[in-house]
Amino acid sequence: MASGMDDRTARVLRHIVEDYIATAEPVGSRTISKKMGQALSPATIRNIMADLEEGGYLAQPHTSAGRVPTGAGFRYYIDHLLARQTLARGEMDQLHRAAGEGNGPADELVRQVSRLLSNLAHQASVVVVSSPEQQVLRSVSLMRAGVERILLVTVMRGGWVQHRLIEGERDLTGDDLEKISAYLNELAGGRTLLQLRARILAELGKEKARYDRVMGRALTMGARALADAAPGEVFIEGRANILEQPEFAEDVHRLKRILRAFEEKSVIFRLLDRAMESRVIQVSVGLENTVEELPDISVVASGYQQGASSVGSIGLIGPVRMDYSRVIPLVEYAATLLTTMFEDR
Amino acid sequence: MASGMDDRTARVLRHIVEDYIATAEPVGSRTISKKMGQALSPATIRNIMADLEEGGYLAQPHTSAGRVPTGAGFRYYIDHLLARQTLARGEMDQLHRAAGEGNGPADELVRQVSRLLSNLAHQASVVVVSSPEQQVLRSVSLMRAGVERILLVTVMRGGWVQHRLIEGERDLTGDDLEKISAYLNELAGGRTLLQLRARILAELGKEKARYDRVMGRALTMGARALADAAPGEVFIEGRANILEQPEFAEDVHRLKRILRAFEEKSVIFRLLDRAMESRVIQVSVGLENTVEELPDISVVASGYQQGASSVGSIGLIGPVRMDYSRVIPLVEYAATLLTTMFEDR
DNA sequence: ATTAGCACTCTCATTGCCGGAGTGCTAACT
DNA sequence: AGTTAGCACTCCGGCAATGAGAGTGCTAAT
Repeated sequence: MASGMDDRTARVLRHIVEDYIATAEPVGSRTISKKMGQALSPATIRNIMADLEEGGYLAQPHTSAGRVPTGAGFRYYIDHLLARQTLARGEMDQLHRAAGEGNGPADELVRQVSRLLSNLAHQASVVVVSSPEQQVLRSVSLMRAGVERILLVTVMRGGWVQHRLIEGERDLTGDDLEKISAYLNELAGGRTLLQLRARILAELGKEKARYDRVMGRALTMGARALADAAPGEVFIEGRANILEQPEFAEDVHRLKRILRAFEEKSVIFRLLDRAMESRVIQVSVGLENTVEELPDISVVASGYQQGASSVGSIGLIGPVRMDYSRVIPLVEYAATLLTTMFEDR
Repeated sequence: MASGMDDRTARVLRHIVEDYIATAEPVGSRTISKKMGQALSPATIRNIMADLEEGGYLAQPHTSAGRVPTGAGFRYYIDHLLARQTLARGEMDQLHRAAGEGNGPADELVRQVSRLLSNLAHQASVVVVSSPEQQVLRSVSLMRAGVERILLVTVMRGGWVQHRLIEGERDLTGDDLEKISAYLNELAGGRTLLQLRARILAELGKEKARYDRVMGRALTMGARALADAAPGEVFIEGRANILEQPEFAEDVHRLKRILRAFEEKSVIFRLLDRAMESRVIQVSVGLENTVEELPDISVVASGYQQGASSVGSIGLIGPVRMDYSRVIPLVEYAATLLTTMFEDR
């Protein structure tokens, strides 16, 4: 049945979904009949609706309310019926400008784009940056950060900056630091974080490390600082937009669940990680996402790349009843924008 | 009248405020009479209540509801009647542990403490970090961040790290960068950001800068990177807690206003800047805060110091009906904790 | 196969009607 | 003179009854 939905039935489904997206109300047979130019009478529509309900695409909140698309209904709509809108020139320009303003380090860029995306879509926007473990280092530097503290700063290709503190190193002079930095830089060049760590451990095993003070020191400090994997990052913008959606605004419980989820990095990661691996846009409707606590939200997200490797994903989080025809192109555009921005970094 | 409130009246006010804090419901004369051990009959309490209402400390939502404290009522309570609770040993320990876990750069520390504070208080917690302009530099470093990009990293006393990108510098070798870094470090040592900027401009004027390539380059780059003032930062944790408060959970509009406010750094700054200058805890009740969009919230905040100078403030944002007797000591403790943590950084 | 017609169902807003909580006032009491 | 019992009064919130409206499913006619 799923693939074999006849044309007319599909058109009815499409109208129902679109009307529901626009109004957030159950939609009745009369409305659809009118919308389709009276070609079919309400009674006919009702028959079709009954079929669709049987097929699992529609549901009735109660007898004698209109119909509401189910998760499967939305799914079918997205996969087969969706007519993407093209972005307005102005919206693209705005996104470009936002990307241009994010001229600080990478996180600024990402935050600006995310913020604008959330404004344009009227949804909460999320960007995740995967753990930089697999990313290629551009340079590292050690800096004095306190009497007993050294800061290790790492810059990745693409412009991501990280710092980690190393505690309890008091006897190093500025000169030492420079030398150690230089040596580490040499080791790091062109390697990923993961590779660098391995390399450091390898070097530590070698004879030479035991005799050369600077080198030995560099290696042990490097090993300590990089001991545990760098976590990824999450940026959320436009949280307030979820209150714009009646389905959330009216239900404090849902709202609470979502806001709590926003406070847990790991949840957001789980929500978006499917999109990360893929280059094409991913839409999870309701139960399709892997986070049980949030069975009633949709995620529209797409990975963005840095050269050949995926570094993260950008997306929107909102109610199942989202305007996908508009939101999908938006997210897609934002993702490719990020990809191109990172290209020449 | 304000200062001349007689003892008995004050006690009644105190009970009303406390009961209201606990229940979020208007409180009636019977309740108070019982609470005070029947020493006074409801009728007497009613008389006193009428006086308090006349004095502006109480209000009635409607005839024949109980009374609700006004802003002035809360103010009086906070200033004269409040009996601070002492923190539980366990809570202090938790805060210390949170501070200990924040062993990365300063922002991690602050985030952890803020997060726990919000949990303990069941309110949203906010930390602002003032612009680092007045803070003393510990070290600076230039790092390659792209073909045409250099990253200037600055570490402040206290462990705050900042970066700024300098665009379009392609011809510098790693060696050059090191030299320039070293020179800038020399200039920066012990100065505030503000002073450093002035110093750079002064040096730029001197003869020597024109001849020494490294020096000249260092100065122009420094000047460019530091051209505009570094912004402060805002960390917000526990947003979901505001939904725990019935006064917000029930009113979507208020909720929206608050969430929107949370998305604007500048608003949060205005909300907390009074606390920043002062070493003692500040409480603004309702209209007392300077942000017109948020007339119905309270802010309990305290500055924290770094040596002699204030570097920011930490506080809670919630409904006017907050449990001040508990929340004030909590914020105070968190602030001094931050202050001591920053002492040895 | 489609549709007009109709009976039926369910929701939602409106109305009217208590009961309860709480007040303000007055008159009696200490 | 301050306190209190008593009482009439007000207002809210919940509940049931009602009716309009929207929408359905079924049947019979086209």
